[in-house]
Amino acid sequence: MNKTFKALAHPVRREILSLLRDGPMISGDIAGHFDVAWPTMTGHLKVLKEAGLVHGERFGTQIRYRLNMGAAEDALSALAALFGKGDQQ
Amino acid sequence: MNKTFKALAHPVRREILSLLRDGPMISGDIAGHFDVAWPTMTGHLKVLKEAGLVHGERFGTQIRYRLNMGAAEDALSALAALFGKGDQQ
DNA sequence: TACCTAATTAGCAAAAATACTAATTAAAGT
DNA sequence: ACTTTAATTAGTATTTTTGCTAATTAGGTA
Repeated sequence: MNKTFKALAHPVRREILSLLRDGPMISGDIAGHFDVAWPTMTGHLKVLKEAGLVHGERFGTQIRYRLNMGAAEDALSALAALFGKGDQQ
Repeated sequence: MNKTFKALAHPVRREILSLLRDGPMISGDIAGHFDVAWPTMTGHLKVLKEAGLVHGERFGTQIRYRLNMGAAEDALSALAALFGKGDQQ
């Protein structure tokens, strides 16, 4: 779960997740939403991927990223547990 | 909200929150739960305080820290919003 | 094969986070 | 005033994160 919280610690990565909320996106389109170089975006996507928060699937020359809802729910309940919400002890 | 997620990115700081879940604690007692030097712990508490997640109140020579539930709830719903949970748009 | 677009990897420099020791402040008791 | 306990601030070194440019890989097409 440490990788997950580390991944959430950067504003660009959180905004990527927010973009993917509305459906899968091509890497290039994601990069187009931010004022950063493409390799920088690849790096952020890699962090999110290694945290399990997103999943990338290749379609021809491009790669489509989608939000991994399972991991998102896990992160949410981990945070809730931290504050004692949801289940006691 | 950036400070909040940054604050949550360190395992020791998350464990501090988890400790405070069960009630307020003195700084020294918190430090005693971890294998770190006291100034290091002061630093972690400062990060949590500046994110609004905890609040410290002095009682004589010691300082009692407590979880700020309001900020905790805010963090929780910010994360939920990121994933599209809770309210749409 | 050559070429083009999409995306990644490699390598590096700058910035931020982490954690330590030593010194200092704060409050209270003697 | 002096001492003691509790905690913080100052200063520094190490590690991690971030973000760039240049080079490379992957896949599709002429």
